[in-house]
Formats: sequence, C-alpha cells, structure tokens
Amino acid sequence: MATNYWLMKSEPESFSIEDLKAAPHQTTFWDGVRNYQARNFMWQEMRVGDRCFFYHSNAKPPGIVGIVKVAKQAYPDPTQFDTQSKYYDAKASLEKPRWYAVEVKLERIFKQLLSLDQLKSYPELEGMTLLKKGSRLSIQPVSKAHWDFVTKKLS
DNA sequence: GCCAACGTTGGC
DNA sequence: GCCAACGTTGGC
Repeated sequence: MATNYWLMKSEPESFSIEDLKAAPHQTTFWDGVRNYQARNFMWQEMRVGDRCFFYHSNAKPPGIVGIVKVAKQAYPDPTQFDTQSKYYDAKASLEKPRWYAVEVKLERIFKQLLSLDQLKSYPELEGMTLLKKGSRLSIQPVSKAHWDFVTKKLS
C-alpha cells in the first residue's frame, strides 16, 4: 500500500520534537486527541510506515520542525479511562472506547524549521489544509506534491 | 492576552 | 433537529 503523508500539531510547551528525541526509543503515543476528525484520521487511515510532519503550534514562530513515522497502528487512548487525567472522558468505556491514537517515532529534526510565514509564501503549497483560514485540525493529510515540495525545501 | 473561527453540548 | 451558549485552538 502506498505511504500516506500527514501533519501533526503539537504545542512545544506541552510536547516538543526535542521531547520526542529524548523519549524512550524516540517513540511516543499520540494521546489526548479529542477531535473526531483527527481521531478518524489516526484510527482509520494512518498505517505503520506513514510519515508525518511534526508541527509546532502556538510557538514562536510556529512551523514544521521535523518528520515522524507511524510506528504502531492506532489503539484506544488509555487516558480516556483515567479519572485522574485531564483527557478523561466519562462517556468512553472499555467496551466502547471513543478515542484512539497511534504511536510515532522520530525520523528527523530539521536544522531549521520551515515557519508558517514561509509556508504561506510558496504558491506551490496553495490549498494545504494547514494554510486554510480557520483550520484548526491537529491531524491532517498532506498531499504527496506538498510533502515533496516541503521536504525538498528542507533537504 | 486577545479574539476569530470552529467544534461540542444541551435545552427546547 | 435547531441553535445559543460555551469551550478550545492557535495565530497574532
């Protein structure tokens, strides 16, 4: 099956790409996603080996900072069952989990980030979900053309 | 810290 | 099933 491309947002203050670098096996479980569209992408479309841009949101400046790879297919997010967690969801049950997430592994950190301003400046990236007005989706698909363009800029 | 855009919840 | 109220995201 063809590899798909994605973009995943994280606020560096809660989890940065440096945190991922320092994590055991440079791998992390992408828990805490509580948006159905984002969940559906992880749960139903992401496959092991898919690659994702790691995007720092709410950062100075915001931008793409690296690439991660899907290391494990989606499974139920345990934080939804944990009453101590801020991600606890009373409407979720073990029999009927609501929230799923994948594991990702660090692939590379770019020497310099590609900032949101830069991304906006390229006509080649027109139509990219990230750049659409009002787009807040934290997990989003990236077209192969856009993926190739960005990785070429950063190579 | 502000606030626009968006998603979710719950009363009716 | 509508929609107002509320909460969240995320750039600025």
